[in-house]
Amino acid sequence: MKSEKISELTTKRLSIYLRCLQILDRNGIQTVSSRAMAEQFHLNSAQIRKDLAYFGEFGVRGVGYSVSHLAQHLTKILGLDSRHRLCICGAGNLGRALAEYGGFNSEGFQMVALFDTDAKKIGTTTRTGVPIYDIKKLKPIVVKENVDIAVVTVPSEVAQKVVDLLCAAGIKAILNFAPVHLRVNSGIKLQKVDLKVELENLSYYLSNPSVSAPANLPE
Amino acid sequence: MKSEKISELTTKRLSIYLRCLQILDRNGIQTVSSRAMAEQFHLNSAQIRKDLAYFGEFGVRGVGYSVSHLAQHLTKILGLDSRHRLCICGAGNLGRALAEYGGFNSEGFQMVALFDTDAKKIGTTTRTGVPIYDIKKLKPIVVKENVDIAVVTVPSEVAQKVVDLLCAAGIKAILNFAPVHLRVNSGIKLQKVDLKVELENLSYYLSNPSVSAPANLPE
DNA sequence: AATTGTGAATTCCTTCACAGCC
DNA sequence: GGCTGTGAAGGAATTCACAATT
Repeated sequence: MKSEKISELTTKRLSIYLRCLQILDRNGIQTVSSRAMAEQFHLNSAQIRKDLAYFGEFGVRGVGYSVSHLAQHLTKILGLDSRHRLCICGAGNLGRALAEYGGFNSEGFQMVALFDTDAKKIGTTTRTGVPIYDIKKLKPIVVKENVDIAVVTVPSEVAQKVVDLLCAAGIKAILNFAPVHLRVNSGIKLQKVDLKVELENLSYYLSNPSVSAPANLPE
Repeated sequence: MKSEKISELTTKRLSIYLRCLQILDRNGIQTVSSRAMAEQFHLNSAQIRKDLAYFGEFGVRGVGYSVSHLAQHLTKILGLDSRHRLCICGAGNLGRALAEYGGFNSEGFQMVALFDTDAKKIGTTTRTGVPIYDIKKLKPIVVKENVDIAVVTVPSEVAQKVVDLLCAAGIKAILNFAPVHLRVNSGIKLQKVDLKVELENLSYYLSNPSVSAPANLPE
């Protein structure tokens, strides 16, 4: 285990590796080499080895990696051994959909609350039973429900205000869908998903077919 | 205008710049320097200049950039001057939400069709009037409706099959939300959004607070 | 023989710093 | 004087290639 700082590109790939290992495990594969994994899932074997090596020596030379042991290690490294409780701020289309989205209600994650300002929504629940609260109640509910990750799906204009509330409520990790730059206190991790940028990037490639589709890259 | 190939990091930033310029324009600002823009929106001024320089000389030395002219240029470069027509494959929670999502129904983009296999959904429309078709009709409707970008929100197990259909229907750009690696014919641009990886990355930072939140980086 | 873990080489991206221009 | 456009420098991420290990 090194003490260098580890790139986010590396930690995001760990998630991918874990997902691959889970598939191998379901298929009854017990041992896998970096090469076999790279070939099956369109990854790079040297990169797999290097990424893993930041966190320890999990392989056996001449043999490969134990699928289940490596999966356990990655689960631990990614903090997925303890359950995380999520809330979403903004009960619009996107917020409600994400509240019910499988990926946000799977191993390791549980959606426990939505927040909004719309009186018509407050007091109701989503189809799957997630309660919608007044955002004024954010702090007490975050504390009571032990929420540690927040997802922001409010309009850009109010996103900074909401993030300030989240910081004040003690949230340490935020996933933001609003297309604005947000400031957070140090010690708080802010991650961004910008769907419009992704779409416009596709538009760019449609208009510039000469450079289009530079081969099919790994994950 | 250079003929080097341009990184996706650069083209994605063009979207950000365009968004910033639109804000400046709405505020009545007519001219902006790379420095002023960098400060206001938490960007890097050298990077703005370098990114723009790949596409032409849009600035005036000693003065800066004309907000409206630069916005026009970026709109053109990103292919947002001609309208794009979108479809979504998979009318589950996420698919339906994205169909109604503002970012996918704004300047330059129009959502025209959803596809699914569920007989109960086929023939109905979303709240906002987007029709849901049988995925068997994909090709004729893509052709008739002039769809050029597809969004994939089907379960992982069937995503490759759906992408094959999209390729066969002549779609040239795909935004994939399914957490699998997908193969596409060359000449087709595939972009990926992996919400689970984003969440797990937050989980990693929560478990490793020593490295947490390495300052508040630009967009 | 096979595969890991890792320095070295390479490629890619960002930032600096300044000549050139308004 | 102020700002752009850009070559050069610096830094980061990926890939190569091989010694070490089973």
